[in-house]
Amino acid sequence: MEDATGGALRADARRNRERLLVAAHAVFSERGADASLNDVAKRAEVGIGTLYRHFESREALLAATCDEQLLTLAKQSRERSEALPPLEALRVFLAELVHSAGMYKGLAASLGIVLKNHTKGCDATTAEGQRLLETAQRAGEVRGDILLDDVVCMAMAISLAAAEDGADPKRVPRLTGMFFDGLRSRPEPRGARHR
Amino acid sequence: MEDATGGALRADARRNRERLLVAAHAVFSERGADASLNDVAKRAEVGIGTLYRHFESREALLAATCDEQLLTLAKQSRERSEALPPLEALRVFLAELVHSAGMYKGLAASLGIVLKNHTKGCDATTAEGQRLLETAQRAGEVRGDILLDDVVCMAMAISLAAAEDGADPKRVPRLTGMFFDGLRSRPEPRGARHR
DNA sequence: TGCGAAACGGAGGATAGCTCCGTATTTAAC
DNA sequence: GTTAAATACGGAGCTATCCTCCGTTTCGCA
Repeated sequence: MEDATGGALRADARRNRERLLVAAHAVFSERGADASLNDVAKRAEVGIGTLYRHFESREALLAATCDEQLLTLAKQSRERSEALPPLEALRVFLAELVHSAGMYKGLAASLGIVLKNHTKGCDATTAEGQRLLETAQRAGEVRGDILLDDVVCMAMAISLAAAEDGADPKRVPRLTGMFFDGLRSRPEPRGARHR
Repeated sequence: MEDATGGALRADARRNRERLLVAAHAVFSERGADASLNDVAKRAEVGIGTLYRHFESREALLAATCDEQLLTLAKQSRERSEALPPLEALRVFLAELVHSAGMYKGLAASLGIVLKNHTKGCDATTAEGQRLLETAQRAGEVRGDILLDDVVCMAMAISLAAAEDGADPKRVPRLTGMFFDGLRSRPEPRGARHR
């Protein structure tokens, strides 16, 4: 895991941490989530040792880099959801999660891991997702057997599928919509077999 | 791509190719699809150069290793589907595809690539999937806007999600069922009618 | 200003991927 | 059976990346 953001870091340490996060975002955006960490360090004009002191693994760096984005996602979702019906709120949340997972090519494969890091953004996002899901389930709009982890996995998976080279750009909305239909409580389609 | 299976290989070459495929299956099963290719060569008691001569990339080796399995999948599906309604045939096909993708840990992430290699098994599987999908669509059971690639992607994605450490073992059937519900033609949104 | 703690940098060991080419084996012609 | 060309083999070694370790530098407090 990475250093606590609010910790009592020395001024140079805090500056370097900031530079690393900026560089990581740039490099991951350009070259994907499996880019060389040496490149990240170079871009930040910092030694590789410094990178590893601040972020003990690629996952930790990824998690920290995504953290702010996730915080924003959670916050916006909370605000928006007040004015939306439960199902719709969940739908938008799912769409944004898919989008987030596609932020860096290859991120999706590690997003599950990322979301298990207990940084602020991750916790906020999972809490918000949980809330939306439960609300929609209590309203009878979504199947009761679904777990938040399922939703996260599928968001990640759809994003991953979309990242394939030469993929149809319509694929993401198509798959997202399809998955979403599957989430919904079915009006007891008789003869439809159970899963 | 790998050597043509039926080609006029020298006897020693054919023997080594066989050994490599056996070793690859063993190593990938034990250590996942990103296992060291050096290990595969060692297990086959063959030089690493020989491995690369026969299979120019990890994907080619994976594709060849999966090929037979895919051939079987396609053949069984074709036989089975004669006795099943279109939707059910497609459902079983999807389930088996998910299962195949989970054959080696981490394979799912490359299965899309694997299925684009034009080996016999891959071609057979995509042809069969296409046939099942079109049949179900013509019967009005499945949304018309779905492409086979979507189905393949989701199968791969579900398998990937399931491979996560500590995942709920019920997740695969749950997600598969959900996705499948999403595939189906909807009988006029919610509550309207049922079938 | 001086000193201890904190942080820095990057050399270099470890590991994996992949290429290259000298050597060995096979095959077919004679 | 001999021989020569074609084919295939093996693995050393080059490259690239990851990550650790430790001598050096910077910071900040007194």
